[in-house]
Amino acid sequence: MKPLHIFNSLHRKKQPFTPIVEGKVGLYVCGMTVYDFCHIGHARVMVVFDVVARYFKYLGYEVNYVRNITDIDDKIINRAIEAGEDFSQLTQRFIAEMHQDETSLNVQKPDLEPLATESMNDIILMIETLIDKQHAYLGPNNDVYYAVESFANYGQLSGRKLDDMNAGERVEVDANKRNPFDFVLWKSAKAGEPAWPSPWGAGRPGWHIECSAMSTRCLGNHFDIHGGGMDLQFPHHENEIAQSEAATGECFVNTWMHNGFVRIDDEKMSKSLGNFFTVREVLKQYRGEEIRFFVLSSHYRSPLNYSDEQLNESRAALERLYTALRNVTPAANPDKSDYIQRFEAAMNDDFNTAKALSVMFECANELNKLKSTDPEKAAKTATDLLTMAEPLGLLNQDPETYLQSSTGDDVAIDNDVITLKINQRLQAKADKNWALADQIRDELSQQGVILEDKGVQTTWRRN
RNA sequence: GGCUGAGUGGCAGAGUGGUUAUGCAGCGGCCUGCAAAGCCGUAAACAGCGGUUCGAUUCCGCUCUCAGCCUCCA
Repeated sequence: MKPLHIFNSLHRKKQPFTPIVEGKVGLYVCGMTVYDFCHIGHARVMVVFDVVARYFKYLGYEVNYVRNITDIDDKIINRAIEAGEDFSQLTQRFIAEMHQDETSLNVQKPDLEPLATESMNDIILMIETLIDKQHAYLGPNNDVYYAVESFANYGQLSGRKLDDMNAGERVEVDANKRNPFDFVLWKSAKAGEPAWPSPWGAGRPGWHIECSAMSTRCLGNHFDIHGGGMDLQFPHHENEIAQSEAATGECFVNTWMHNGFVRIDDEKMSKSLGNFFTVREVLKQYRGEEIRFFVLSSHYRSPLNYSDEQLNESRAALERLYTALRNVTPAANPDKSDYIQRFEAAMNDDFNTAKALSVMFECANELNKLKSTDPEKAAKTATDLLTMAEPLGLLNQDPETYLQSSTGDDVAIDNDVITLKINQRLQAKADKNWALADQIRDELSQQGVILEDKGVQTTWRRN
């Protein structure tokens, strides 16, 4: 079978993955700026790279997954002023909210979650190095800037040349900079702003330097994979490369991975456009696992169109998989089945989760058949299905529990009431009072409860 | 202006130089008191125009359309 291939944004093609250290992988992902609730776009990053980390573990790698938290920047400061609270109270609150969303989405914790505010020493050291090496300078306004012209390879990741770009396309050119594309490494504080001491006076780090400093501290000068949303490719990741490679003189990252956007009505979901849904909002209507399935139903580099219809399809799809797993006790399967092999082939092809899921559906189809014809083989096939689901972070609940769980935070009919109604209906059925039996079933159906008769027994699920 | 990526059946979404994706929805059956779930069968697609080829949805070129980036952004 072909080994794992990953699309490397740096070279715009799929390449076989070769770890720097045999059997280990260092993965750094740009995380959230914590001044608000996570939206579905953030959820996509969380889920996609959670699957990347899980699949590496599945392949037997020792994974060191680092995802930073940006807990100081202009937006945080502004939001804290609006809310009339200390910026660190604000960020702590939204860090907790983010962790809650991750739990809802069955996203495993990264191994390390460094904070910008706890990385000041590393940041300042790196800026000093950059100044010493003439890659950075102190502007007339006392801000420290990175000099993009000092780095020969500037533009390699985003595939653009300094001359080709339109300076001031959206933002006015800053006269303190020598080149309009120079970017801030250290920003001096205005009165009342949160600030840390530095050789250039009290201030705070620019956005890009924190990731260079934190990734280097956690994973070394040169590591395997760096990921994030497509929109970070330029300037954020371009600038990280410039900073890190200029400071250390070493290659920074081997493989760059960028996930596509979530869209609404064919338009990028973003805070600035205001067309975003928070994870919290969607959880009012859908299960966390349904959101997760939705994210994985298309390839991570493709756009993902958000709509209720899509979420409803994810619901139906998960229902099918969990239904297949009902009434089977999985048993160890020592053989690597054809399904597992095709699943791995799909995942090895740049984490093709959409194709991997299609293999799971074929497996579920066979499982449904085997349940009545060959229980022993069914038990093994169930294990196959669960084996594939694990690196995707799916199907980790008991099937019956999942199918009967409420489909959102909204108030739903109580389990005890359902049981009561079912018993009433069983009596009606025994009396051959079909009209009453159907009426009860219809009533429950209107409240999202589906009944399924199996001989003298009735099972139920919510949808 | 520069640079990316994409256009697949009713919807979503993989993939491939010649043979079933998969899920949902549809149609016909089996099962069921009737349903639901499940199973079996079935139909339907590759933006347009050229080119390469015995053969292209798949490779190449052009056109059209859409999306993204060009210092807020996942």
